[in-house]
Amino acid sequence: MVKSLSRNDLIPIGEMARRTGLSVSAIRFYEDRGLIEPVRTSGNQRRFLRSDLRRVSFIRIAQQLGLSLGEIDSAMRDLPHGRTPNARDWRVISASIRDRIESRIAELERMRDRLDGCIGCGCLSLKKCAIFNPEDRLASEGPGPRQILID
Amino acid sequence: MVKSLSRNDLIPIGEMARRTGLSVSAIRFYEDRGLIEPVRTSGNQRRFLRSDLRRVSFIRIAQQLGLSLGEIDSAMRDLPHGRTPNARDWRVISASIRDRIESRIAELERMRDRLDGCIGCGCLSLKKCAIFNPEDRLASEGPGPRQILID
DNA sequence: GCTTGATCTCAAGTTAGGTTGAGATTGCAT
DNA sequence: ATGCAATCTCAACCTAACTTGAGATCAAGC
Repeated sequence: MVKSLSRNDLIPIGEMARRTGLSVSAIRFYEDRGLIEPVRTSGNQRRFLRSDLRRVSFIRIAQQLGLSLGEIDSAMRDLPHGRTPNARDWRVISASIRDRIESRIAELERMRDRLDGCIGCGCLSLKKCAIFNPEDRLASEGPGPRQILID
Repeated sequence: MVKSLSRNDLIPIGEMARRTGLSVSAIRFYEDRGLIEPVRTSGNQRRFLRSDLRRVSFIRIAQQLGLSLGEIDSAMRDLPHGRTPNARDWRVISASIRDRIESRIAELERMRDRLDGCIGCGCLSLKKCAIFNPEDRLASEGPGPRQILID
């Protein structure tokens, strides 16, 4: 039995916005970036499938969890058939997201501990403080964003 | 006894870059932003004081710890005489930075826990999952960046 | 005095993730 | 059939934190 596509299953962009909490322009932007591919009416207006609601929610969540749109795109493209993530996919993806969160937490904790050490050490002598004395240890990676502190 | 300013204490921008690990253009950019104020030679070249090394290091560290240039600017301007932060100033500033780091860690931990709950809950039913079901709860704050997940 | 590397200014470009606006169409309800 | 809200495209703008490039000038060694 093939499900017929009821009119109600074709969602215009404004309703998508309302239902996902995103702005219309953001949704268009995601289409530009290849994250969603709505169909078009004869008059060229976007119409989204129900599954796009889930897809867009997924984007929103993954983003909130710290992934860039590019990373989200790859995550979704890695799925078989480029389908909308289902429960099993979600478990796989979220496990990897979890790892990222954990590392970020660990990184911040290291930073906090370093900072604590620095507060306590009567720092700023500029001779012994690792956090406050970058001379002669960096400036060797060329231009662009750099890593700054030494672990 | 007034210390005389030896020639060696006037540092050209290239050497600043070498010694702080920043790029020349970044240092110029910080001057634009009012974070440092080098003196100029008769030929209009920048010359930095030794204390600027510390000042620039401070910028770098605070930035690494998550402050924006604007915040760093205010932090330094809050100091008496807009002087380069000394040990006591550093303790005050770093305590507030520490708070920021702590909140960020707490935020990530909440996120991780929420994610764990979602992985475990056999989610994606789209009926009961708070993380995956944004309908009818948001989209009421107008345009611009939004808060996404509900705590 | 000349050359060479360092520096100067100023404008424009970059990335991410969008927003805003203009001007033209579409689509649904009456 | 018409009116009005929703939608369309495309270009320009936005913030942060810089980088890059062009064309000019400076400083220092020989």
